[in-house]
Amino acid sequence: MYAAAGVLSDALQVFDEMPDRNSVSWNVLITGLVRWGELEYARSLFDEMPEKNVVTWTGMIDGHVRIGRFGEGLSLFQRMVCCENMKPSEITILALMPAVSGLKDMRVCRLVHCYAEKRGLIAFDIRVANSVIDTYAKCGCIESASRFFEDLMERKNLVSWTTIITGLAMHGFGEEAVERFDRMEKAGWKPNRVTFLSVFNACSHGGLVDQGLKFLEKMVNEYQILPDIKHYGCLVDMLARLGRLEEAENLALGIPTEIANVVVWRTLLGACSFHDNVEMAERVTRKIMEMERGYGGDYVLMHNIFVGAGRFGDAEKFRKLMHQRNAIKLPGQSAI
DNA sequence: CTAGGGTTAG
Repeated sequence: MYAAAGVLSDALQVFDEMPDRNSVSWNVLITGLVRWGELEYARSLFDEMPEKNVVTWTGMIDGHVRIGRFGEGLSLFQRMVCCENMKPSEITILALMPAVSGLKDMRVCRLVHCYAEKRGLIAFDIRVANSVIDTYAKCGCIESASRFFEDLMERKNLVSWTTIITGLAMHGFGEEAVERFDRMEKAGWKPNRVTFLSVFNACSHGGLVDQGLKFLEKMVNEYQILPDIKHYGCLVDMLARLGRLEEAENLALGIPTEIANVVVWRTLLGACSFHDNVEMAERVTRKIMEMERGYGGDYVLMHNIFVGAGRFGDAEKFRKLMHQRNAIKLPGQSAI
């Protein structure tokens, strides 16, 4: 179908000339429009559509949620359930949950959770259960996330374990996250690269540096997973934020050039600033400038580091360099 | 592929 291929005008023309349009043709067109960012157009077709079904409503919710219009996504869900007497599917819940996370509203989270429970969708699809764990955590209630997670008992899968570890990491509960990881392995699950990223993040936020390094070894040696850039980023951050700057720098230097990015070095620069290591900051900034010269924040940071060290001449050099290169200043950054 | 999305650094 043209809508899937993204040929919008062709899709619309075919649709106009169709003698036997059914709900599927409407939905194909509407979801195609949503996918291509034509939400307003999709909405007008949606309003025009005679017999909307669950897929139609789900597609509209998804379209709004994807572009961050969380409140509208939620009201569509309310309208669907309360006014139209539709029965949302597991996919509807999955589409809605990022909106609940975005709104960070525990009451809404609990409401949607109860609704999904009552409709049997949590028992029916583990993905719904996993999105409930994630949403409780993102709404700020790690206790509810954890309780719900434990109540899943034997239904937990690798994504459930990974999701709760991610949530615990977000909330700074490093030890608890590590404990889940151990229990997960004992239960016979093989962690994947996402699980390791979550546990690295937990170690980073929880200050568990040596645990984190052990997990790195485990990932590479026991599970034969090569670290990707996100793993490196987490681990560099973990070492750097506790002031183990040399180890962080060495790890960053060991990143294969094909996957290296400026973000890792920027993290390290932030830590150099925090821990007042001017020499390393200069080296790191040189690295950053090899990769990207147009980001104003780097110049501002290096300027401030030099000022903090009393090297006003060098600070001034960076201020000038930033203006020369027309590097972009971001809102909230002091103009130097 | 054919109307659909569970977890992913700073």
